[in-house]
Amino acid sequence: MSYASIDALQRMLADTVFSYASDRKKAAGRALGTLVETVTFYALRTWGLSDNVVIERRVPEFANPIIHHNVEFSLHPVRRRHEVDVSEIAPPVTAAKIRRQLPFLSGEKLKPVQVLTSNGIKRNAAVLVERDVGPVVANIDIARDRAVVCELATQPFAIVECKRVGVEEGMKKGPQTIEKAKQGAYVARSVSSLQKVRLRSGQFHGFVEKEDGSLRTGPYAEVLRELIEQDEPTGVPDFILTVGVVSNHGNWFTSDNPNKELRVLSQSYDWLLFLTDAGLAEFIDGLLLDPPVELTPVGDAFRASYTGKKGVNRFTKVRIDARADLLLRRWFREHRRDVERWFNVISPRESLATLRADLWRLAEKRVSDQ
DNA sequence: CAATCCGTTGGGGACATAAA
DNA sequence: TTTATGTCCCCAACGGATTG
Repeated sequence: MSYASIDALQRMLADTVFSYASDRKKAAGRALGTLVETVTFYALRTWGLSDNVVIERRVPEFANPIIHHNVEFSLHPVRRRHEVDVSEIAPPVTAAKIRRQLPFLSGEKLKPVQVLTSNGIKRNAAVLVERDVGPVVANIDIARDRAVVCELATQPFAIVECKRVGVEEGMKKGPQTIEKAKQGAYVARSVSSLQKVRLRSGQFHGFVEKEDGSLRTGPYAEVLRELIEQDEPTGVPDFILTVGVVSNHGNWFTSDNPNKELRVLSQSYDWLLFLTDAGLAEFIDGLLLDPPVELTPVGDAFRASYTGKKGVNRFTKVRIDARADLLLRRWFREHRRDVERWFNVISPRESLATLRADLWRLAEKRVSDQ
């Protein structure tokens, strides 16, 4: 099955999965936003960044910690990595139970977090402990009966934000969407030590204060490249690569036909990706609504999440059915090339492979940090 | 008419408390 | 120790109302 547009898909979802809601189109739209986040999250994981990701955490503005912003995903250097055998742990798998195998956590004040609940819901990037040097994060892998526990650095090297940006059905122009775009743009432009300044030519210049107080300026792309490639880990502190992921919600623009919202975002994030209508539809139809038999637990988890009852969602970026998580990870890994085609790069004029390489380079070079 | 403001619905997280 | 519940806060999507 294929859909002419995301609008058609949203209408269909509103009439089926969300028929219980008082405003079912709104509920369907809300859920589409959750799915964009899910696709992005699993794409990051197939890129080998599972250990680095934390979800919905506060990131301070650069040199202005009075103001911070919740960001969808932030990617942090791994200071130390541990693996724990959880085969002997009876669910729920909690921070307290994991600690028994991790002496370095003794004496720490644990969060009351369940990494795996007794009804089979996995918590992605569960924060076990919050320490001055950074969070300790756990991810359980039910296929291997292991939990990977990573001590992360406080300062992220990259952030990823997901947004659906467009107009309502039947409207010619979206009123609230430009505000959302500007909010995202504000965050993107205030968290990193690398500042973006417009010159009279219309080009962007990069501006960054190095650790010794000297300034490095130059064409933005050039300075950005230099910061990513540089070898000394602490040459420029607090540099954060910013990545935005947007999707359509009206049959109204494409990545080749940008409107104002898209322009605002693409000049604000270092990278702006566009999750295509076709990609999102392929995910929803092929994995959730009409999945092959081996993926039925995925669709089941999705539908079980939207019943009108509170507290039963098992299909979000944070809490997901453990079996569905396993199948999604496998599917995304096996279909990595297809998934990468779901994303168009809006800016810069580079390939997705470059972004992946850059994220890897940033992740690795700061591992030894501290 | 675009831009802005704001209310409603839905989803979620942190944290505290109490009962099982 | 686990589970359920409640409070407070934040964010996203949608769409009506207002403004200039």
